[in-house]
Amino acid sequence: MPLQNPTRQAPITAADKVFEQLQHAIVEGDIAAGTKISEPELAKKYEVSRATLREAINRLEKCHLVERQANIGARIVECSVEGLLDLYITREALEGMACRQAAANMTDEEIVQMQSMLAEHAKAKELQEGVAYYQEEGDLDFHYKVILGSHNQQLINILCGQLYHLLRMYRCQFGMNSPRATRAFDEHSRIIDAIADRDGELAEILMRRHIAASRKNIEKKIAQHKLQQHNEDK
Amino acid sequence: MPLQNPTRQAPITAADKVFEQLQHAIVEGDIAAGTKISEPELAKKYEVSRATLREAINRLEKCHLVERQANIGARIVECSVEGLLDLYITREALEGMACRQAAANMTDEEIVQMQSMLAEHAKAKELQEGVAYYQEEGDLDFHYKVILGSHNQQLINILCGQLYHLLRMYRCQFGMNSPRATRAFDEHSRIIDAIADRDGELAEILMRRHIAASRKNIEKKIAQHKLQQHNEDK
DNA sequence: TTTGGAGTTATTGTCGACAATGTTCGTGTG
DNA sequence: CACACGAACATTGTCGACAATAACTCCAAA
Repeated sequence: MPLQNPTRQAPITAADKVFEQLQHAIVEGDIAAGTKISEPELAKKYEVSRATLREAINRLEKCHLVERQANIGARIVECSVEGLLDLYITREALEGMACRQAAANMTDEEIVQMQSMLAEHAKAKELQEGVAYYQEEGDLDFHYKVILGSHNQQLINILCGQLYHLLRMYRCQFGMNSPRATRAFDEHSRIIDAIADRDGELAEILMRRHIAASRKNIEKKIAQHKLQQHNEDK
Repeated sequence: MPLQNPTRQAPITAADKVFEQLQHAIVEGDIAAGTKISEPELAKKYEVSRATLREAINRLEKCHLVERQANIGARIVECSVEGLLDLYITREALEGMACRQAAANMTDEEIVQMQSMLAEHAKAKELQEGVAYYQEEGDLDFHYKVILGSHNQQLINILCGQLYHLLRMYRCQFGMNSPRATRAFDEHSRIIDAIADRDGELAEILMRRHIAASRKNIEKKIAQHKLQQHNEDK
């Protein structure tokens, strides 16, 4: 079962439901990146009026999954390497600060809960299939908890409400199942320690290094990929 | 004349125009914070249909100036002290990173342009009325330039597209004309020096301290205000 | 007096149709 | 043959009306 965004609210209106379906389809790549959205076509497909569909598109725009131009229409965002790196840099700044705030603002209960969550993940990791699991759910789960722990509504809105959908999209489209699972787990562990110690400065530094390490890992892969392509061309 | 958001695009549709008018009215406080938006009423006032008005409301929601609840409606956001501090903390993280990126990515031309801008401000500051000027336009002008200089679309979108409208709203509503003008000017000056030196690490630190100083100044004022109220009550 | 519920009113959500703008295709002219 | 212009088509923007939901009022019963 897929991990739900903790800030997500139950779908109430028809527009809510169409939004969720479209969001899923875009993130998973069922609708190709860069595709132009045809309002009449999609309205027919989901059996709603254009007004309802447009409402759904507006929400997609809010989480940066589509871009609209006046009198022209909406397109699914393109997944570029630059876009991915921009995203990671932004995350580094925001989650670093969220982590610092979490160290200051999380309740003791929240910290205990997060520690037990990590212990669960550790157990799951022992199992062979657990490694794969940790990459997907466990990682998001951890980051969500830290962000919510900041108790800063701005940070929560931007990270959980907007950027994380985009991040999931990139992860799907670029097939990112990095071999950083074990190392990432250790890093998570140390971050929690820093939060438990109420050491905001260290917590921020560790979170930034954690995300920066992911980014550099991606950059390395891209470089290798390009090199490989270059050799093939010869 | 008010400084325009550099990422703003010319209004094309009727919804664009209504959005800009509403945005201005909300930021300036012509529509009180916390007010519930009545779609029929505003549609009548701006002489557009409800569909057009709803489109405008959606954009206001994108820059966090209103909040919507399904089947209930939209309200202008409340300006709370916590909200203001959350905003400054988020800015500290984002603009700090933007500043680091600016040091790495700004072109030499952009840097020269920014330096000359500051020189202009310095001249204006000499004049008596210039001090007031620098608080409003000059400050925003500087921060915009740094953000754009990051060449990071995510940072630009979030800061210029979303947070800065909220910031202007808080500044208007709380009547923030702090006496930090001269000091802020010096801080800006040093930040530009760091960028010109291509010293990203220092640039980030200085920008964070610059914003943190504003935040602490606000916190101090709030504390004084509370103390004063407390004494009055006695 | 207060509380609970039924009926009324107002507001939001959704719909189909029309107007305005963009796009495409074909034709004519240089 | 290339280019420009114009007509036909498709898409988006806007509108007014209806359906669904929430808010309010008023009355009755505890």
